[in-house]
Amino acid sequence: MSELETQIANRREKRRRLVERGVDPYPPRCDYDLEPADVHARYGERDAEELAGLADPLRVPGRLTGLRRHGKTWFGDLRDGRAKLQLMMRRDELEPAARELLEELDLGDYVVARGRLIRTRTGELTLQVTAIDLLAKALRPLPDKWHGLADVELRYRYRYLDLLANPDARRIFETRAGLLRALRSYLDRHGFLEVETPMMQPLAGGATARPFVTHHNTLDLDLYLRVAPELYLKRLLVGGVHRVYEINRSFRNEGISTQHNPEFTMLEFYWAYSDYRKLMTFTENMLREIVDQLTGEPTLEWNGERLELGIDWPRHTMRESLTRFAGIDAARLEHVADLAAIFAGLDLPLPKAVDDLQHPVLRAGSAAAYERDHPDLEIPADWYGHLLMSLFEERVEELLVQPTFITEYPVAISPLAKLTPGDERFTERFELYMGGMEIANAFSELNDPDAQADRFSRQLAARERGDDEAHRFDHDYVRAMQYGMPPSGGEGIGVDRLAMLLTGCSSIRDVILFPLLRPAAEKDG
RNA sequence: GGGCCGUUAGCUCAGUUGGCAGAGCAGCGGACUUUUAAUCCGCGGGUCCAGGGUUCGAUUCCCUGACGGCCCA
Repeated sequence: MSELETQIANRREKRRRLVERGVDPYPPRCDYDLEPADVHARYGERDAEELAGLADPLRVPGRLTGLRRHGKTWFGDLRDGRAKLQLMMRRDELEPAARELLEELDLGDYVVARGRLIRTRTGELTLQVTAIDLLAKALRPLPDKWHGLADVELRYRYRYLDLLANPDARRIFETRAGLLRALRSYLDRHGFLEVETPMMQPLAGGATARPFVTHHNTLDLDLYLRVAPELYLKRLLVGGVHRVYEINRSFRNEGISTQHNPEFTMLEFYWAYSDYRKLMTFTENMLREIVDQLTGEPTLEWNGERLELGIDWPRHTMRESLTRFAGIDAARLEHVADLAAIFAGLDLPLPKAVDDLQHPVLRAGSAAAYERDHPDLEIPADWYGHLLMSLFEERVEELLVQPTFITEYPVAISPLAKLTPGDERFTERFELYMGGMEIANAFSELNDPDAQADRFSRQLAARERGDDEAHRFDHDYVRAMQYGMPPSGGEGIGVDRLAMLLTGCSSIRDVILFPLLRPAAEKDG
């Protein structure tokens, strides 16, 4: 028998003896007065004399996480995930049933102890126990009480063990909950209505991403898990819900990394009569206030750096950022031939959307040379945008540690955004970066149904050329536009990444309770 | 998908330049009436991730695979 099997067998044997004696190891009810954290909240400040003056004994439930047998006096620790309360059990003062139960208890068992509060010699608030009842027998040994659970895989796979062994784990998820509350509260106060829109969609739109596929049996209908709630939320704008938001899961069938989990939580909100400029100001105010509220100051510690949210967040166009942060000559950011030359010079792989590698523009070397040698040869319309975006992602994104807005996104990668007046290559869109991560993405929503249909058609064409991340054509969405959608700004915020920033976690898996993992091997721990 | 790293007792970790596998905590038995990582005495506990190869001998070296981490795509 292995060590683990022996320990489990010991616990089962204790359970058997208890049952034999008429003790239910999993009783249906628990009568109690206060949990450990509440005991500390209520009596933490009382001294020994005040405690002695308390009339009635207290019943406190919790998990037994420590047991120090010291002759006839045993000390135990009762935990509830928030706090620990010490138990003192003088065997002579225990009721007979409790004395018998004590012999069969193991670390990890849930019990409810009854007794009076005292201060020990060292001043610790302690329950001097006279009776104790079993609430739930634990059959497996718990992780080490001192070192906790360090194995990253075990922490993700068995999060309950992480939570009960590592106090910090719980703090992360409390902070995450605080973030969600703060976001909801802020939006509610600003007149936004929280809604829930379909997660199973006949057509996965609103973002360029591969979806998960599922199937409805009785309708015999293939459905997609949503990659974004966007198109449904904007239908609500048409319906007159002019300030609307949703905080919930989206699903993208893509790689897993420290910044990507296949299911992730996004806040999306839409605001009629607004636009991407107003949204920048709104976002800045909202996140500054929330961070201030959660951390006590408008700053974040990230990778040893201090993120300053208190000052105005800089705003750069994508091209400006390439010049400013990557040192690329602004004049070389206007033409596919120049961009292609930059890719070649930096030895960067071309984006997938650039699908004709024989095209002369990729080898021209410069815009001037191309115009001279191929004055009549057309360049695929969406290459410029894909190249610019790809270059930005490669050379700038990770450098944007302090909160920074990047504006003017290429139309090729922004099929749902309004064009920048005067320059049809770009859209009224921004992304917010913090800690080198994309945190938010927003734009002035395209509300011209014909223009939208045209954009969808162009995406469809890209799709047919093999770009499987191109947007699908959503006729029903265009139909909604045809009824008239108010000019609006809309935004998505990555809640998991915000939670990372707030907790200092460098992996998204640290802020998701049950991140996606491959199923465990048969081996059992 | 590629590169690098990891996987040893329930947990946290050593270790074996290829020769019977170790510690602390946890467990089991004992001592101890204010301890708190209690202490003290004693005892058990291992498919060294899996499979194959090399070898007299593999946990160690080689190959393949599983799972995980980090970086890259």
